[in-house]
This record gives sequence, structure tokens and C-alpha cells, in this order.
Amino acid sequence: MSRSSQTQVAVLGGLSVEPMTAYALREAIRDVLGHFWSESFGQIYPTLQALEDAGHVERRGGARARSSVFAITESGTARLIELLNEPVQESPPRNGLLLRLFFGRVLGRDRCRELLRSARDAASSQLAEYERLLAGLQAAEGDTPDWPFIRMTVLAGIHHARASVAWADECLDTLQGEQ
Amino acid sequence: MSRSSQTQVAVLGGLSVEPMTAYALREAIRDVLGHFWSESFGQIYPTLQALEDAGHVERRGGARARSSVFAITESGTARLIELLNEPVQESPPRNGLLLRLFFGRVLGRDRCRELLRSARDAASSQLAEYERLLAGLQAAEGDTPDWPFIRMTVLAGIHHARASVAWADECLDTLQGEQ
DNA sequence: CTTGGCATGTAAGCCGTTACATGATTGT
DNA sequence: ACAATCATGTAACGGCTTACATGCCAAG
Repeated sequence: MSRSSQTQVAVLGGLSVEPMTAYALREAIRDVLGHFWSESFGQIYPTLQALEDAGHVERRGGARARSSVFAITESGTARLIELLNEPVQESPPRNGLLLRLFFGRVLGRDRCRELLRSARDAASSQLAEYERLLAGLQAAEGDTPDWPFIRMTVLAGIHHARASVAWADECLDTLQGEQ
Repeated sequence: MSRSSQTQVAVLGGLSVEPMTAYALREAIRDVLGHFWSESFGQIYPTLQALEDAGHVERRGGARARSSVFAITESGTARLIELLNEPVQESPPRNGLLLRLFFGRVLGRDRCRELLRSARDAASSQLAEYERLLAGLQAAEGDTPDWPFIRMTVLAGIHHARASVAWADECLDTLQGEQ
């Protein structure tokens, strides 16, 4: 599954919740999927265009009028289901923090401690943010059929943030006091 | 810090351990950094060339002879330290599994369960692999100055794999029995 | 009447993967 | 001899980000 078809998932999925303008879609992707997904601005418009050409979305309102709203069509829904069923393909790992720590001998223990502390702090505040988000979303969406699925994505963030905090603490322990 | 300078980190860091051929470097990056970093084939050669032009590495053996070994120079070591000290820049998140689960209402509960089970299995076997790796590396590298840092990178894998297993289990619980 | 936010796109350019092309060496 | 592996590159293509370009509308 190429990157562009994953963009189609985000776009069709967004429109499957409700019809909206390209601009609103862009904001929705950033604000709602932002924890685990990103699409750059320059991808969304061409993808919408391609989906319109293929008949998977339709444009309501003049072609260049302000606020032309896109809606998913029946064939678009079928396409979305098809794409969702394609195998998940992971992108190659590229963790800049671990790359630096791996060469910690060269970087120096002190600087490694700094990196770990800031990673710990970042994960810790992210954890707090996810927990707030979970409570907020439960209040807002707790009754919708989407809720159990939305909850999973936030839970993933919580679990990973906790793991990052525990990992950084353990690493800081091993670097403590030595040298 | 652009991607290409992160490639330079991997290349210079690899050569800081010991001089080697481009081919060996490629394998080292894949096998040793593979858990958290990847470089494609077509990046390593041009990067080595650029580093040679800049005087950060030197080529020992004929320009096109077999087994021309690259070694890091003094200025290369300085450059590596400089690069390691640049701020870590995260790549934008793109988690295909969460993207699918988010639209779980469309994908269907059964298929979501399958995705979660296979994610759980993958994380679980990865966890076992990391634990084996940790033991193996401790035996092989336990006495070197690099060991504490190598250990951190494997620990990160262990913590995250455990988090993934716990998360998937929790999600499967919430999907169980309903509907 | 002007600032800021809504809205829609295009284009340049980097980054990176993959496929292709070539040949040497080593083991069988 | 031949296959596998070591070894070194190039080039095309695609994905994605960023910067640019344009204009409407509402509020102050």
C-alpha cells in the first residue's frame, strides 16, 4: 500500500464522518488524527481532486466557489473499505533519539543525560495531555459508535508515553553517579 | 537537522567504531541499528562520497579497487560530535494500524480484532527477540564502553514492545463479546 | 479599511527507495 | 566452471514538504 493510498484513507475516512471543505478536512486530520497520523497540506488537495475524478467523492457547490463541500459517494465508501482492508505497512524506523544515544560514548554521558531527561519530560507531559484528551473525548463522543475506536487510538498514546517515561527513568538510573 | 545529516550521523558513527568498506557499513547499519534506524542502499554511497570530499572520512586502498576501506578522520570526529549535538527532530507520526482502527466503525469489529491480534503477536515475538538480543549483546559487549548505550537502545525496544502487548490486550478486552 | 482567518490551489525541490548495471572473489 | 556473495556505484522515479500565489469574507 503506497503512501498515497494511505492519504486516501485519511481523506475518505474523514469525509465518511461528515462532508466538509478541503480546508476543514485538513484541520480535522491535523487535530483529530494528529496523534498518530499526518498529512501535509500539499497532499490533500491533489488527493481530493484524484478522488473526485474517480467518482469517490463529489463536490457540492461551484467548482471554485467558496466553501465547496466534499462528500463521500457510495463508490468512495466501497473504496475506503477496500483500502482499510489492505495490509498495514510500517514505515522504516528512524528514531533520532536512539541514534544519538547509541553513539553516547562519542556524545558524552552528560549530554546523554540531558537528552534522556528531556525525552522523559516530553513523554510525561504528553501522557498528561492524552489523559485529558481521553476524558474530554469520552464526554463528547462517549455515546457515538466511533467512541470505542477513537478510544483505542488515544490508549495507544497513553501506553507508549508511559513506556517512554519508564524507559527514560531506567536509563537515567544506569547513567547515574557513574563517571 | 535534515535527513541527510542524520545519514551522516549513522555513517560517521559506524566508522567511529571501526574503519570498514561501504558494503560492510551498509550491513552494520542494517544489522546493528536496524531496530531503530534505517538507511537505504542508495544513500550510503553518495554520503560517503560527500564526506570524503569534505575530508571527514578517508579512503584507504585504490579508488576503485576492491575493499577500499573508509576511516573517520579527526575533522570527521568533530563533525560527528557536532551533528550528535544538534536537536533531535522527530519525523511526523504515521501509524497505519491506528489509522485503520480509528475508522473501525467502517472497517468492522471483526477485522479490528484481527488487526489487534496480529499486532499483539508481532509485538510479543519482537519482545522475545529483544530479550534474546539483550542477553547476547551483554555477553559480547558487556565490557566495552559502548555497552551502556547499546543497552539503552535495546531497552527502548523492550519497553515499547511490552506497551504494545498491554495496549492490544486492553483493546481486545473492550471489543470482546460486544455486538 | 485593514487585519486575520477561511479557502484553494500550484510548483519547486529535496529526500529516499528501488531497480539497474557491473565486476571481483571465493568456495564447491 | 559456476554459484553465491562481496563490492561499488548510477539513475529514474515517486513521495512529501514547503513556499509561493491568490482571493474572499467578517470583525473591529
